[in-house]
Amino acid sequence: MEPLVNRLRNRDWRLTAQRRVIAETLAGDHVHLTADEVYARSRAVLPEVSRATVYNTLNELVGMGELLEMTHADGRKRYDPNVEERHHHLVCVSCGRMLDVTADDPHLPEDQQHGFELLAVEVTFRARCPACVPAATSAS
Amino acid sequence: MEPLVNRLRNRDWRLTAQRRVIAETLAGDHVHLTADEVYARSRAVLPEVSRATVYNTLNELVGMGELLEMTHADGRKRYDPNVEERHHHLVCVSCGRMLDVTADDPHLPEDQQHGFELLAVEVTFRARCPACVPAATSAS
DNA sequence: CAACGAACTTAGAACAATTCCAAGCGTGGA
DNA sequence: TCCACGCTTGGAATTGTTCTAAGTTCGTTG
Repeated sequence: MEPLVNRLRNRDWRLTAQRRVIAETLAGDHVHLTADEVYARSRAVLPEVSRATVYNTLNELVGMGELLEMTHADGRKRYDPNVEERHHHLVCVSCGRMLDVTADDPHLPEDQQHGFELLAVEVTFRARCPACVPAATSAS
Repeated sequence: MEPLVNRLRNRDWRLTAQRRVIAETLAGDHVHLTADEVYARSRAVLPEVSRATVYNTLNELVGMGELLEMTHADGRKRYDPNVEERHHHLVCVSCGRMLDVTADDPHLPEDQQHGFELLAVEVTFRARCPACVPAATSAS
């Protein structure tokens, strides 16, 4: 998939130094950073980036459809640059690690739609990752 | 389904006045209140309930498995007393109204499991509810 | 090439949801 | 009855996010 920052070059959108650095932290697969992680990584490259710009930029990218925003159980939002392939998420309940997976979308029967106009389906598989399985087994 | 407060009577758990009032706000189907809504409704019945007790009680009930906690896109947690029937959620993207629905669980193919030990599947259907469809249509 | 305005960025204040804390209260078992 | 423990309280603290007012940068126009 085309990295986020490349997709942005083809947009009518001012790609300032700050925005470019922020977009570059969101490259690759299985990337689901929190705003604060994006901030930390951006500062490592360009120390004068401000937290407000990180939030502004992330929110704009979500609005432009270039990032997916999801809300984790811990209350922090995470950002996923993989907007091109339909996918769902596999999340470790212990450490929070999150992977993109593909699976069939579930179907909502007509008699369950309550007159709603369906727009999207989100699926989260809750699981324990290989690193966390041993700890959980010995604890119980 | 047995109301939450009844289920709690059969538990080895001190059912104080505050806890009972809090549990009683979480009765019925399609109930997905935020902590603050629980607090407001509890105070209407028992004005000296404190916010801390609401949070403590909700967290304990989640730990006991008597409530499901979910995190909404707005960052607030919501609490669902329907822990007996497996169900998924149908959420209005405009007004946030949320209904319980039943649908088949999607299946995660073996080659997508990445060695994780699956525990649960959560499905959220994003949609527009009948009340919000007209507004969205005229706005676009 | 200078001046201007719009858009962008900044630091810090403000805000909202939630958790923490120290102190007081109530209740069941000795 | 008394004590200890668990529950509750109000307020302070924490955390994630948004707002604000002022400063900076960039593209455009003259």
